Amino acid sequence: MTTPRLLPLAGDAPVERADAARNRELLLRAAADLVEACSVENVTMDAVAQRAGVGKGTVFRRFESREGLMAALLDHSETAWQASVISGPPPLGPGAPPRERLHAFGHSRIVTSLTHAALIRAAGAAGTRAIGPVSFAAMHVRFLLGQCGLHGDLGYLATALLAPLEIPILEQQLGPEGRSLSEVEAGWSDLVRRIVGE
Amino acid sequence: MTTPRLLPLAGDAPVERADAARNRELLLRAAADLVEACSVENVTMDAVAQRAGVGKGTVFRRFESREGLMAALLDHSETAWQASVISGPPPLGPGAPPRERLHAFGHSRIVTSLTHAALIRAAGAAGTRAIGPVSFAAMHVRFLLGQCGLHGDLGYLATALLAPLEIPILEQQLGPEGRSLSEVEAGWSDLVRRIVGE
DNA sequence: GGCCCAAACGGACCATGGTCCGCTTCTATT
DNA sequence: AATAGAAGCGGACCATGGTCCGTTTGGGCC
Repeated sequence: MTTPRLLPLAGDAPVERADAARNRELLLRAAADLVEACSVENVTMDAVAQRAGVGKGTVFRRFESREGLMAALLDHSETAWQASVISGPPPLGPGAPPRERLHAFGHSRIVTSLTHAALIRAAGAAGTRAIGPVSFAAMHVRFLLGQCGLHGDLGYLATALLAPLEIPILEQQLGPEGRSLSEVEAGWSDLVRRIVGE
Repeated sequence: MTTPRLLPLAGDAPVERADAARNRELLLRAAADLVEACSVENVTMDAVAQRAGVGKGTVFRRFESREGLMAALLDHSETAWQASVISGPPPLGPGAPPRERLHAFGHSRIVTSLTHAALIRAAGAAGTRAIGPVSFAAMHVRFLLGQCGLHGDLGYLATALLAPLEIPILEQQLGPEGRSLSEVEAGWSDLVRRIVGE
């Protein structure tokens, strides 16, 4: 028993038809299963469609592209992570002093990024999107920098702090450069200290 | 009249056969022409092969992949840029104080990256390669940071300074974030100032 | 010069991401 | 319940990156 909105507000996304919504779920489920079974890079769009029991065209209508599908998969864990940043226990969540939250943020970000590295890579540019011009992470770091009493172009500083946490750079450091995870974490914390002072 | 080396040194790359070398040049030339004519993203491997008058297999044997071919194209301009950093006029080249060189380096890097943005993107991971574990840019920044009298993990700091100059980040700043080129340059210089002091 | 074989070649072939369009199904409306 | 038309669907089709293998060629050696 659905309650269709009687006065659809102008500008909101057109309501998704029931079968479309069902297929979206079917596809996400199928994709998640396949990703778990084989690795991300071995999952083909045809396979996802077949497993979900829909046509290939449907996959692309719902998710635009392979990257879009992967980004949608990523969304689940990303949302959970955002929740723990916004309202989880300190020092990652609110309650700790901003400097401490910043360090916790970086370490947490490194770990979750590496955990989902393959998916993030597969999501490509579609993974870097957020509603509005800035990502959640940039917004949060910018906020924390403000709380630390910094002045200047905090938006740029936030981007600069986030940049070395991107997957390609983390992987270069952990791979060819031969750094350990704790060295990378220490390096980032050092960077933060040099920028926010103390 | 070639002078074949009589005692091939162990460990150096096997000498390239004459026809292979000729085809490499042909292919690079063809690829460069096509990139100039249509944009990078419209250049197909078949087209390059056809234009060079060789088979498709040859293209892949010489350059491994599309990314490899693009990386090879990039190599020319990249080498020229490296030369101007190593031995060009100051403040980019040697002769200016290290802080000044660092700022010049960043600005120059931003401009050349944006100039070749499409090619860099098309070169993908193959573009980030260098001989040995670190890139030329990282090595140079690390060197300048040392000259500025900094202590600590200079390798990490160099990476952190380079990261916000990567193409995806520059494009996000100039695109969705709506910053101007000079704002980005100013933001980076500010970052440098906060890190090296002064 | 002639021989030999490793290296290089070419283009048919394959896998996969992405598009297209005629057919089906949902749902708002009466 | 019947209707209409918009939204969704499926799978044949296309483009392109990448592989494979039978054939050709360069060049060191006698």
